[in-house]
This record gives sequence, C-alpha cells and structure tokens, in this order.
Amino acid sequence: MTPAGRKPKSLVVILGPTAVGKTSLAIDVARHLHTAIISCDSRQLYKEMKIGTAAPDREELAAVPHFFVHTIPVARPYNCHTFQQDALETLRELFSTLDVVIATGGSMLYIDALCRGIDPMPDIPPETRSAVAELYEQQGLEPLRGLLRRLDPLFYQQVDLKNTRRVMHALEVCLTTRQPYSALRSGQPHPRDFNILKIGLQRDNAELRRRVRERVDRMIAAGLEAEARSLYPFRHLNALNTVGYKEWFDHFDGKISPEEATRQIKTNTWRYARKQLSWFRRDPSIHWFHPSDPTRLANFLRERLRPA
RNA sequence: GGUACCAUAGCUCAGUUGGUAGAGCAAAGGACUGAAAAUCCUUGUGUCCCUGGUUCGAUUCCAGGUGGUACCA
Repeated sequence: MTPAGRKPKSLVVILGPTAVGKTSLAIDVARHLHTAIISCDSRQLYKEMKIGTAAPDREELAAVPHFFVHTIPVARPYNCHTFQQDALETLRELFSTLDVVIATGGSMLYIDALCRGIDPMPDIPPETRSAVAELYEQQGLEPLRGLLRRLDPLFYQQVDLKNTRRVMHALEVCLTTRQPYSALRSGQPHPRDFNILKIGLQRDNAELRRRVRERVDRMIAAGLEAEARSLYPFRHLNALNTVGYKEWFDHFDGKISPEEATRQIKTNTWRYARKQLSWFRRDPSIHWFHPSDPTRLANFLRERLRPA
C-alpha cells in the first residue's frame, strides 16, 4: 500500500453541516499538526464573497496556510472537476514536505471529488450549452427528454427526468462527445496514493439551529447587505445563486423586506445544513465527533496517524 | 358599552349547498459524478375556539359564551 522507504501520507477531512464549527476546529488541528488546510467549499472559493460564506477571517487565514479560499473571481466558471484537478495538484506539492494535510468544508460533491474522484468529462462548448438552454426555454423539458431518450437510452432510464439540470447536462455531454453520457460515467472510485481519514462534526439539531441563527445575525451586523449590494450586478452568475446573497437580491428587487430577507437566510441556511447531513449520513467511513470534545478527537488522530 | 366581521394544520388562508377537510409556506425524510450554498423527489388527523339547540348526523345552521379586528359611542 505504501511504497517502500516512504512515509504514508494522510489527508484528514474535517466535514459537517454548515455552522457546526469546522473552520475553527480545522485551524486548531492544523496548528497542532503543523500543517496546511485545503478548503472544500464551492463558495468560499470566490474572492468577492467574504461575509456571506462565513470564510475564515484574516487572522485565521494568517494562522495556518489555506488553499482555495478567496482565490478566484466570481465571474470565472468553476466546478467540482476543476476543483478535483487543482486540489490534487496542491496536495501533491504539500505532501512533498508534509505527512498530513487537512481538508475541510461543507461542499459534499467537492469532498467526494477530492476523496473518491469523478470521471473525466469534456468541457462543454458555449454554443452547445446555449443551444440546449434555448431549446429548453422555447419548448420546455419534453423535447430535451425525447432527445436524451434517443441519444442515451440507458441514462434516460436512470436520471430523474424532472430534474432539468441533470437532463440538460447529460444532453450537453452527448452532443459534445457524440457518445452516450452514460458511457463516460464509470461511477468507480479513483485510486488515491494517500490515506483518507474522515472526521464528521455534529451537534444536536436545536444547538445547530441556534448557531445558524446567530451566525446569520453576525453576518448581517458585519455588513452582509452591503456585500450583497456590491455583487448585485453579478446576480445571474452561478456563484451568486447562493444563500445569503439571493435573498438580498430579492430585497433589492423590491420583492421582500430586509426583515424577510434575514428570516429567509436563516431558513435556507438551516435547510442547507439538513441537506448536507442527509448526504453525509450515507457515508459509513465518517468518524463522528462533537466539536466541544477536542481531546477525544486529538487522541483519535494521534492513534490513527501514528506511523505504522 | 353598542354594531359588524372573524375564529379550520406550526403560520397565512381555502372549503364543506349539513355526511368530521386541503392549498401555499414552514417542518421532516430522501436522491444527487461538471451550475452542488445548485437542482430535484416524497410526506398533510387537525379537540375545524367553547357550551348548548335543531338534526339520523353539526366543523358547516341557530343561540349564548370566550378571544381578536374594525367602526360607532
């Protein structure tokens, strides 16, 4: 498993629902182990989204080397495959001097991309993307389904046919590669040349919910509305289809009051946390801890990371 | 104090020409390998405010009570 003469390398993944306390715990662990943090967060990636993504603050970023926090402009397209490539490259570099690296974040698909890997797919040419989008806008979902049934009968059987996003994406791939989307999806995990140790952080629902509400209040006190206002011109970008921003955009459009926006941000953040938990629940490799029990976690890590 | 209107799911309300009721939101569960903080699916029993009357049968009609809202004093 480990090449002779080389120490085993380990990636410690600290995951959990939003507002559970990943950021500060990951920093504590990283300091203790004298290592760096790879962020697995599809929104903290963006340079312009600081308050609303609850990203580590300046002090926290200075305490431990961080990667993939505030690194790309909101206008740049990015996805989990790009992240997989970038993160693996960064990891390779870090492992040249470190035996353990921390990964943390709540973007489930990004964590899976890094740990499990996702199959290579071609980039979709913008013409293809807009052609599919136009067909949908003009004629709805039904023609897209019909086309998918012809081009990829197997995936047509598997896909949730009401999920426009999935149907469109499969079609885009079929049209770009001239082969069925399902033929490119192996679904198989990709081998990694490092160990992966998944730590899940959990609190009971009432406690987590209270933390969500309090954090949203803090974000608003810290100027979330102004940050959202400055990003209003970018509201049609995917990066801004994000809890904490889209609700303010509705307010700027005169649809809801500031109080209602605040209320909705709290509700939507809570729903996001539940969705994350629903994803994490089916991963039996996660070792669960309460964030307020760092000793138990430290002992666990010492045991597991000890060189064989 | 008087008059009118209202009282139904956690919230906002619809409805039952009298046969015990359903939407939206919230909530809960789930799917998810290139937009993933995205996208999508599933789940609705609640003293129909209380007491009495009429009726085979009342959440529905009638009377009284209680609470709320508006207007008049």
